[in-house]
Amino acid sequence: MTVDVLVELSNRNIDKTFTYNVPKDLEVDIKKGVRVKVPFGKQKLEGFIIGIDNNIQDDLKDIYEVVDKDVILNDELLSLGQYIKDKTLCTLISAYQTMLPKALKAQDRTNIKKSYTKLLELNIDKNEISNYKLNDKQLLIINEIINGNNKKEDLNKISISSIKTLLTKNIIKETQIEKYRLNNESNIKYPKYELNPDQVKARDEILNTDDSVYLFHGVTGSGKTEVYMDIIEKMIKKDKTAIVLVPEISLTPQMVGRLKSRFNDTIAILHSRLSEGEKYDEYRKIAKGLVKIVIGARSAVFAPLTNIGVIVIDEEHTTSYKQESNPKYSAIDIAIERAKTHNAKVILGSATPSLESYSRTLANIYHLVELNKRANDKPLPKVNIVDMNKEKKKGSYFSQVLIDKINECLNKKEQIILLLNRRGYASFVTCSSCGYVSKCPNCDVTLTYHKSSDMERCHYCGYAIKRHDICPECHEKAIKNLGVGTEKIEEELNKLFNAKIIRMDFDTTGTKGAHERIINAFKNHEYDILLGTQMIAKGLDFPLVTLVGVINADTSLMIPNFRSSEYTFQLLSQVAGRSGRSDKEGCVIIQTYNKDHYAIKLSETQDYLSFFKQEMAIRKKLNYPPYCYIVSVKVISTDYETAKNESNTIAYKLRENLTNSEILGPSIGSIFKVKNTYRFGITIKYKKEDNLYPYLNMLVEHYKNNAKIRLDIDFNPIL
DNA sequence: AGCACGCCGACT
DNA sequence: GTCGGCGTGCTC
Repeated sequence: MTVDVLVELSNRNIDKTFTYNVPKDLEVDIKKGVRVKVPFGKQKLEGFIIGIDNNIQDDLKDIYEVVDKDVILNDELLSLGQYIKDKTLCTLISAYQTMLPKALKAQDRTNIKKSYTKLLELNIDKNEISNYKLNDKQLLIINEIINGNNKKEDLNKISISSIKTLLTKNIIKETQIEKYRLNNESNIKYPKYELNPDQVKARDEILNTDDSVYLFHGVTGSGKTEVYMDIIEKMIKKDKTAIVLVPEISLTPQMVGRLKSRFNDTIAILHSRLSEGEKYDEYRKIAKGLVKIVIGARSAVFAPLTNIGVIVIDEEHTTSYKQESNPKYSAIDIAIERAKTHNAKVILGSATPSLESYSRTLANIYHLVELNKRANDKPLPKVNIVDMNKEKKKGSYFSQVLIDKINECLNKKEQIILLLNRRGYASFVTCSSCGYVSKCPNCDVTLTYHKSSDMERCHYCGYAIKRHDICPECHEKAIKNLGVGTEKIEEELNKLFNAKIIRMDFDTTGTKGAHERIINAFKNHEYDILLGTQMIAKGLDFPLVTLVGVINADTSLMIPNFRSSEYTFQLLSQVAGRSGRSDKEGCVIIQTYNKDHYAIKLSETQDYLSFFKQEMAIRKKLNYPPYCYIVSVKVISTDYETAKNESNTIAYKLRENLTNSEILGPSIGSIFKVKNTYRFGITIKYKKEDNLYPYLNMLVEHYKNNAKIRLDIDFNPIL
C-alpha cells in the first residue's frame, strides 16, 4: 500500500503530494485525511494523507507512523481546501492548516495534548466489600465512588493515602476520561424572548423560502440576534446544526452566556482568546458531533459540523471576515461554498451592509429581509452633528454641546461612550523649527507619541524609541506633538470632568482578559465614561449608556481608500446604535470639520438607503466595486530597484494579457516601505476576465523560485 | 524549511 | 593550496 502525502512545508516547489510506502503493520490505520509522520530529505515532517493506492511500489520510503485515529480532514474539508487554493492562489497545505486549530495542524514540532479527568472505580463486586478490612476513610471513599462522586481530584481531599492503599490492594482502579478545558458554566440566566411581529415575519421569510443566501438588514437594536437564535432553534429541531460568526470583539462573556443559557451544552465556542488547548477541546467536541452550534470568529466557518442547516454571519460588513494574511480568504465566500454542499442557508446580518452585499440583493443574488424598527419600539437615538469650525473655543477637542451633554449625563448617573479612532497621545511628532517629522526607519509612516511610556511608536511594525527632546535634524529644542489620540483625550477628560474614565484601545487590551475586564467593569457601572477606538463601536450592549460622542468623525474619512466614506458611515451608525438601548432615550453627538460630507450628514438619520444610493453613484463614476472586482498584486523586495523594475514588467504583462481589465500602477501605496521591504502595488479592475486565474497562476509559477521578489495577490482586498 | 552541492574570493 | 561565502535545486 502507498499513500500520497501533503507535507507540512508551505512552499510553492513542494505544493504537491509525495508518495510513501506503508509498512504492513500500519495499514489498518490508513485513512484519507489523517496525519502521518514521514521522512523528507533529512528531516522528519508531518503531513496529511490525501490519496491511497493499494498497489505496491518499491523505491519509496516508508512512513514512520500514523498520528491520528480519527480523520482530521473529512471529504468536505479536503475539497474546501482545494477551493481555497483555487480562489486565493495559496499552497494547498496552507489552506488546510488555516482551517485547523494548532493542535491538529500538520506540524512535527508542537505538542498540544488532550487533558484528562482522572476517575476512580470500584475494582471488586459491591457485595464483596465486607470481606475486606477497611477503615472509616477507606469506606467513605468507596461510598462516594458508589454514589458516582468518583473524580480523583475531589476524593483526594478525603485522604490521598487511603486512595493509594485501596489502589495497591486492587480494590479500586484508576481510569480517565477526556476533559474539555473551556469553562462551560454560565451562571446568568436569560429569559426566553418572545419575538415581536416584525421579527416573526423576518424569521418566517427566511425559513419559508428556499433561497440560499439572505441579507438580513436590520437597524441597530432591532433584535437580529433573537431572530438568529429562533432560526437556529428551529434548525436543531430538524436535527441540523448551525454556525454563527461574529466579529472577534463581540465574543464577550455576556454574549456567550446569553447563547449558553439558551442552548446549554449543544454549543462550542471558538475565538482567539482561547488557549490552544481550549481550542483543541472545543474543536474535538464539534468533530465528535457532541455539539449542534458553533459560535466563533472568522475561522469558525471551518468548524467540522455535519448536516449544517444555517450559517449566520453577524455584522457582515465587518472587515475582519477577510483574513489579511495568507491564505487571504473571505469567511463569507467560504460560508456560501459550504452552504452549497450542505444545502444550508447563509444569513448575512447588518444594520449597514457592505455595498457589495446590498447591491447583490438588488440583483436578486441575495434575498433581502428587513427589520426597520427597534425591538423596544424606541426611536433611533437623536444624532446631533456639531460643526467644529464654528466652535468659539478654538483648539479644544470638545465642543460646548458635548461638554454640556456629558455633564448632564454624569448628573443623571448615566453612562457615556466616547469614540476617537486614533490611539496614542499625538499622531505626529514634529519640529516647529525645521519641520522635521519623526518617522519609522522600517516603515514609511510617522511615529505616534505615547505619553504613558514616553515613547514614539510605529503602529505598523511596533518599532519604538524614546521621545525626541532635541530635533535630530536642526538640533533645536522645538519638538511639538500634533494631532490627537485616545491617550491625550483621556488626559483632557480628567481635567474637564469629575468622572471615572476607562480607556479601551490596542494599548490597554494587550494582556489576556483585558478586554473582558474593561467591558465588564464598564457594564457594572464602575466607570462613567468609556473612551476608545473603533473597537468599542461594534455590537456591545450597555443599557445605561445614553450618550455617545464621536470626538472627530473625520479621521476615517481621511484614509486614502475608496471605501473611506462607507467605513465612516458604518462606524458612525454603529456607535450611534450603542446609545439608548434600554428604556432611556439615547443621544449622539458627532463632532466634525466636514459637516456637509454625505457620509456624516446621512449618519444623522442613519439613512442607509440614501447613503447606499449616493455612494453607489460615486462608485459607478469612478468604476469601483460593486461595479467591478478588484485584485491587488503587490511586488515585494528588499531591494528598491528590483521591486521597481519587476513591478513595471508585471504591470506591462498584465496589460498585454488581461485585455478586458483596467490595470492601475505600479504605484507606491500609502505604506510603501514596511519592515524594510519595498512594495509596489498593481491594481486589476475587471467585470469579467476569463484569463484572470490562468494568467495569475502563471505569474505565481514564474516567480516561485525568484528569491529576490515576492508576489502578494489579494482578491477583493480591503485595501 | 533544511541541507547538499557547487563555484568563486581571502586566508591558516 | 583550502575554508567558507550563499545561489540553486531537491526532498517520495
